[in-house]
Amino acid sequence: VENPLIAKLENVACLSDDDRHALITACQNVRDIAANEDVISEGDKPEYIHLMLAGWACRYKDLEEGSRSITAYLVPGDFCDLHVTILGSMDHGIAALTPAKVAFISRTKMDELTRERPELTRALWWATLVDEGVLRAWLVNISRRDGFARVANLICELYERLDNVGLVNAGKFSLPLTQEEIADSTGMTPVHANRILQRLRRDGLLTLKGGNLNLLDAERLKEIAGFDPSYLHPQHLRGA
Amino acid sequence: VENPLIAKLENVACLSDDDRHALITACQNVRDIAANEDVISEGDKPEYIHLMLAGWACRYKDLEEGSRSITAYLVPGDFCDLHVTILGSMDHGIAALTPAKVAFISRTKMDELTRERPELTRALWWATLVDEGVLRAWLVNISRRDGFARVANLICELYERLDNVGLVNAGKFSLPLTQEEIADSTGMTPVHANRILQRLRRDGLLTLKGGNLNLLDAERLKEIAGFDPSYLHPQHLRGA
DNA sequence: CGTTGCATTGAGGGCCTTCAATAAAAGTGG
DNA sequence: CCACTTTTATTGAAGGCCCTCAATGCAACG
Repeated sequence: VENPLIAKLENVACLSDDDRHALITACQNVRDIAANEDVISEGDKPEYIHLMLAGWACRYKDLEEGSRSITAYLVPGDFCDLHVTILGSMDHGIAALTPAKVAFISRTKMDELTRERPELTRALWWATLVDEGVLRAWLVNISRRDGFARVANLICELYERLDNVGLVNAGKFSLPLTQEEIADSTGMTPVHANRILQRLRRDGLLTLKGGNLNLLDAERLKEIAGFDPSYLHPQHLRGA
Repeated sequence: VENPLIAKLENVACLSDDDRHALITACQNVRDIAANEDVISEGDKPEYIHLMLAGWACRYKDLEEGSRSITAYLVPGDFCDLHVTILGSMDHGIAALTPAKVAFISRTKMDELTRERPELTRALWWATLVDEGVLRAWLVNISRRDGFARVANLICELYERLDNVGLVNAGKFSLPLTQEEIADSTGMTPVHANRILQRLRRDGLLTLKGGNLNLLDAERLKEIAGFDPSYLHPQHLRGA
């Protein structure tokens, strides 16, 4: 499958050929976004729904005093703002971290898509509930674990999510994050993120060089992270 | 208005008498939940949608090593789990913090309610987007502010939210949280939460005794907290 | 091949934690 | 309504995780 959203949804739902086709045609309006460019900025009025097709982006909030907080990473198959078109303005921004391909889908197109397709609608709902679960997991992670476990947790999560869209190969995947971005998403300073990554390497858990991560000991990393993937709700809609 | 959900939604939407009536009849199945009792537990299969009518609850997650993280406070007018009935099981629990009245609404009832009422549906959507915004704001708060500002921020937010449902009177409102709960929701220890509350009192910002909070200097508290209420998206649906 | 951004290292300090004891308050049963 | 128990709040001391500031090394890029 070449559309990462379809790959993701098929992990949990049984889409018809027709559903798949409808999704693909809805993703025709694709724009290239350069690295560090905003997909949508804080204060913008949301007009389109944005779907990541390739590359990475992040949801971020700039604070008064110059610091930044990253509240989500968006990878291929993730919606940036599925339901947000009814709001007056964005209360945060979304920026591309790498050159990215983003589908711009109009609200009417999306309404049309969901109105007649209950299975697809259920799958999209599932995806938004997972996104919310991820957000809660990040909150738990930041509030109750030390820096070492926080970074370990982040890596475990990204591994699972990328695996769901076919972007992991034998424990290896692209992790195009600077240490500052890792720090901004785990609530620490870049200096400390650096030291934690060194420790993860020294302990033989992973290698990370040039944006390529190689997970050497997934089991031990999960252990350290206290990682429980249940919040990603894998596979469940199929079973039900 | 006696139904807090209606009070909340009417801040942002123009509901018809018929909408209001439909909401009220959907809230007929009310159960009393004792303090410290779960409304729904982690692992439960969600069957009903739960709406807070009176009292406080919290969304929480217990970690391996015995610590706990509170990811949301639920006050009258808040849904506990509006969209969650399609998931296989709860990945976190919801517990009453005080004796509470909770409406149990069946999925079919809710579908029925939204199918024919676009204005109401929009308002409920708005509410879920605000909940998501609150979650992101908590993440930003915990990851990039010190303990003093974190607690200040929490109090600012609860002030706004309670004001929206008519539960604030001249800067005073009920805050039935233990210091441990404040700590579990701001990512600190109870000991430290205690010291921060003392500082807030000493600085003349508030008084807090017996679960009653009196906001003495709201402006200065917002300043300290770096509180920007835009994530609560007040008033916007009316304007649009 | 210089420039720019990112990664790395060191030293010093502060916010917050842990452990532990005590006081106060709230809940419980007779 | 009081004695008792349990929970919650408060205080102190010691220490660690992580921050701040600052310098240096390294790699990507035009």
